[in-house]
Amino acid sequence: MEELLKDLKIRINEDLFLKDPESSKLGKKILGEGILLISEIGFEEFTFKKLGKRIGSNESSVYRYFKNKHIFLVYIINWFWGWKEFQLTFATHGIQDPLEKLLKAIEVMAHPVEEDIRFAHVNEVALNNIVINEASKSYLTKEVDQENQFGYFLIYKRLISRISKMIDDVDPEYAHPYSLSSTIADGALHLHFLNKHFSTITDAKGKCDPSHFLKNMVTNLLK
Amino acid sequence: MEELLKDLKIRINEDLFLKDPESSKLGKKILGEGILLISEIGFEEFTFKKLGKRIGSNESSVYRYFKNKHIFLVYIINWFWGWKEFQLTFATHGIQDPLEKLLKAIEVMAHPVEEDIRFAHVNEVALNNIVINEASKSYLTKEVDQENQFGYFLIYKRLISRISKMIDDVDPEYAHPYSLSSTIADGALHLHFLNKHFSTITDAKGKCDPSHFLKNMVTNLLK
DNA sequence: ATATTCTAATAGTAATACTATTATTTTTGA
DNA sequence: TCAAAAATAATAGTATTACTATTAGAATAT
Repeated sequence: MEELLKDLKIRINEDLFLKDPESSKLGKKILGEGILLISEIGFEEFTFKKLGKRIGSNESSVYRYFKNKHIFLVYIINWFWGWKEFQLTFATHGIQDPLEKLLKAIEVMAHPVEEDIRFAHVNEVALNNIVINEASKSYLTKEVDQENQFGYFLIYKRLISRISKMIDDVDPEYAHPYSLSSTIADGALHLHFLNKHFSTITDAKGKCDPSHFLKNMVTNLLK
Repeated sequence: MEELLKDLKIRINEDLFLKDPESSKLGKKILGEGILLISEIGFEEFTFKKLGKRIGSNESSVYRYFKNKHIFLVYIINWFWGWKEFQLTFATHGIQDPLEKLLKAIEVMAHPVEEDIRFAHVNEVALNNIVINEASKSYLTKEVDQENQFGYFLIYKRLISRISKMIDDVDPEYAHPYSLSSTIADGALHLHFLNKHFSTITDAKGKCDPSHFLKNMVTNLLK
């Protein structure tokens, strides 16, 4: 089983790169170090020049993999959601009871992320911090509709649909499965942020576990 | 009564401006046209140069009111939450039943915004669109903690606390009043965004009313 | 061994996000 | 009413960003 999982690759929309970063050493370095750099200095301060320097190469090399830094952000966030989808499928596979399955899915979505050794070149904890702090910048743009048509947000939307389907399996009468599903996904991220920065308006001062709140929510909302 | 409401002013943290924009004609124009310009072209494309040109003045005049465009964004979002807080207080004042009060609060938070003639220089509909599309950029920065200490997000946090208090008044046993409160506020914004741009993952295809979903949520969650 | 692809280095550009200075207009209050 | 003070406008300048273009050298594949 473990053998089967070696060398896994998250499949990303090919329009998001000029050259597949998973196809070369330099590309993997760009991914891995790019993620670390953004998580350290934030997306606004991040430039390809700084990334080039960090990987002992230069700006133009990075430009040959990604069109610009916005696309790079969209790419790594797609990677993250693809990885989450994989985890979710894996963790819930084989669970028969629909509610139990949904609750497990919520845990996958809301629990603090741990490193995944199966993807050596990506630091998932750093990437998770990027998703918490920068993900909304990837779609809160004037170009959303066009980029949405290009399929830039497909993996994310597929994940929301999957959870929505699980909600439907628990209670087909429930009228807002999609809204609840995105409340779980985005609410979890937002609550992580609030816990870290605006702790005066959080319940669990100190350690953060939105999954309690969210699991309580669905069990009370669904029949 | 109506007389009393004339010439209302939303009080904003004085660290957010160099010169109070509500204190002069030019200042009000900067506010009003700045809001329209950001809602038209988006925050990334927005510059003080463009705003100066639009108000028939120039860049340097705008810089004398606001330190930079980020602070300008923080200012107008504070204005928005101050205005919402005012509406909320007004709309729920006098309602005795705690649940009824909370449901009214949710309506104020989640219903699509309409123009408020009491504040002639601000287009609240445009401002609401900015809050939906740009608000998270005001706090998703590397400087959040410092700016939070300066009180840049006080009005927002006070609003979340108010709703949290209302939740507590309905059901003092409920364990997550703050999480639920911010789920209402931020969830409403996010659902508006999804409805407009990612409608395949929404329930109410077409017209958007997150207040149904949210009101159903609290009535089922609270005893 | 050579063709092809990949990577590095350099240079250049338009725009951004400002700052500084000076000139002109408007407001005010004695 | 008139001078001083404050507010606004205009111009110029700067460091940085987010790229593009070109060229040359290194690695790899056939």
